[in-house]
Amino acid sequence: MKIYNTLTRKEEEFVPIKKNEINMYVCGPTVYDLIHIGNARPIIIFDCFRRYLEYLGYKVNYVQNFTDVDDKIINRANKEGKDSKEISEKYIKEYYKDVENLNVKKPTFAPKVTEHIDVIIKLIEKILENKHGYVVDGNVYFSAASFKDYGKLSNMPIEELESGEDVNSKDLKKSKLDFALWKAAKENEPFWESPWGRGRPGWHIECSAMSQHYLGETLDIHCGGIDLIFPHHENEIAQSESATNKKFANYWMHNGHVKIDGKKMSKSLGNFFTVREICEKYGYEPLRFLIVSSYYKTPINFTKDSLNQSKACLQRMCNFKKNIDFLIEKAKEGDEKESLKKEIKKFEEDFFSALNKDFNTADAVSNLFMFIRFVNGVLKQEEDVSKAFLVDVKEKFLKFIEILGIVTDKSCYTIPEEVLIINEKRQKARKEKNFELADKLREEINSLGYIVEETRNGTKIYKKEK
RNA sequence: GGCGACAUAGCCAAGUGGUAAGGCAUGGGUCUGCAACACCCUGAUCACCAGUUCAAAUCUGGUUGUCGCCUCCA
Repeated sequence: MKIYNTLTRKEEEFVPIKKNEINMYVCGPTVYDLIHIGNARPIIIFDCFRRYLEYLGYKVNYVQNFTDVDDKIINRANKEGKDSKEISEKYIKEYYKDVENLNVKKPTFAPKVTEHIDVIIKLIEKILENKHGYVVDGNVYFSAASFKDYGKLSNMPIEELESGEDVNSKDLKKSKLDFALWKAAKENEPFWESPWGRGRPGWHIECSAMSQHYLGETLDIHCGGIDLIFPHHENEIAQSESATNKKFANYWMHNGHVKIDGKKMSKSLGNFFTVREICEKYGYEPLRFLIVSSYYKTPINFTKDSLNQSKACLQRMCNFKKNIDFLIEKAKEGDEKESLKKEIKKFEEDFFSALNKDFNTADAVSNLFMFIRFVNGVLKQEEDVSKAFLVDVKEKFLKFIEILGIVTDKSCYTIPEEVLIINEKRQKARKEKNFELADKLREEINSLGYIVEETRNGTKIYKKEK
């Protein structure tokens, strides 16, 4: 499998540190509000990536943090006259609601900063011990100049950055590129005791500390949004490597942005849609589909139209799935034709080869459509398809959608007795060519939330999608 | 200003040297009591210019445009 590594700016063969186990870390949300659809992208695409790695047989240790102490949380808390813990806990709950609906698997660990202050302090002490930081009035800063590899991830020209004007001149740091590891407590802020006095951790240190705590000194893969490369990820490398003297992460994967009207969507610009508001209107599945059906590195331009397209695509997949399920029950036993078996196998190979090329889910999804079209064509042409063929198709299809996390199994339901009785009446009416009544009864079934269709193999009833 | 990304049909979106995948939408057809599903057919020379090559969307140089990072941000 090849992965594009931001660190080397090349596509590389992926080789995990341990043979059967992969440690990956994804930067999680700052919980001061509902997540927006830009936040949803890394959450969904790296969940997908994780599913694939697990499918390949790896044990994946997946860590995603919660930043639950931060200026924005504190501001919001003060504004609403609440405790910042109240705010963060509330939005962590809301986060889980969204993410579950988006069919995202729970991380192996989802650590909160406030529960790892001790780990963070220890790491800062180590950095100071190794002479990569300094203390000023209860603040601890990292000295960027002391770390010779500073800039290796982002490829930023360090001297130039250093000489530029400092926007935050009120800071007590010695150089513009230095950054806070520990911030001394101000009024109305949550604080913890530390060797440098009361305060709270800086933003970057949490990821270094918690990833190391749960996954060890060197990660296999570190993921996040492209905008985090500088300074966040650059700083993570600096902190971690100057504490351990070991490589922090072997592979770096960065997802592209979700744009709105061609502009970056972000909380700070205020041009964002929350996952909640979009998905309550369009459903959660189309959003996931939209994200999965683009290559993770390219920007997505988000429009209502693209969501509707996703919805239509999903509908096609749902129809396919239901149809296969329906046919399997009716099919006669029999062997699968060799030629068909071969074709199906080919689709499977193509699907996986797309994922192996830097996790190109867009290509994989296309393949899935080609697979569907092929199978539908076979079903159209051949009167009696063997059960073995259908089972083979179903097995492959389920594998594909499970990895991508799309077309979730809402179709596992029983049709209520009430609906079946109406349908019986309807079939009777049809036989008697009383189509007016038949149509009326169909309406009735419809209003109960079910759809009835006539196919050449009989009547099909299924639940209406939201 | 520095660093970087992108530019493919109405829309979404693959393709990094051999002559444009796939999806949505549109239009035409087949199937069907109707409807729905499905199937078949239907479209672009790849921002522009120059160059390298037998051969370029794909490499090189330039132009234009859009966007991102350099400040919190997925």
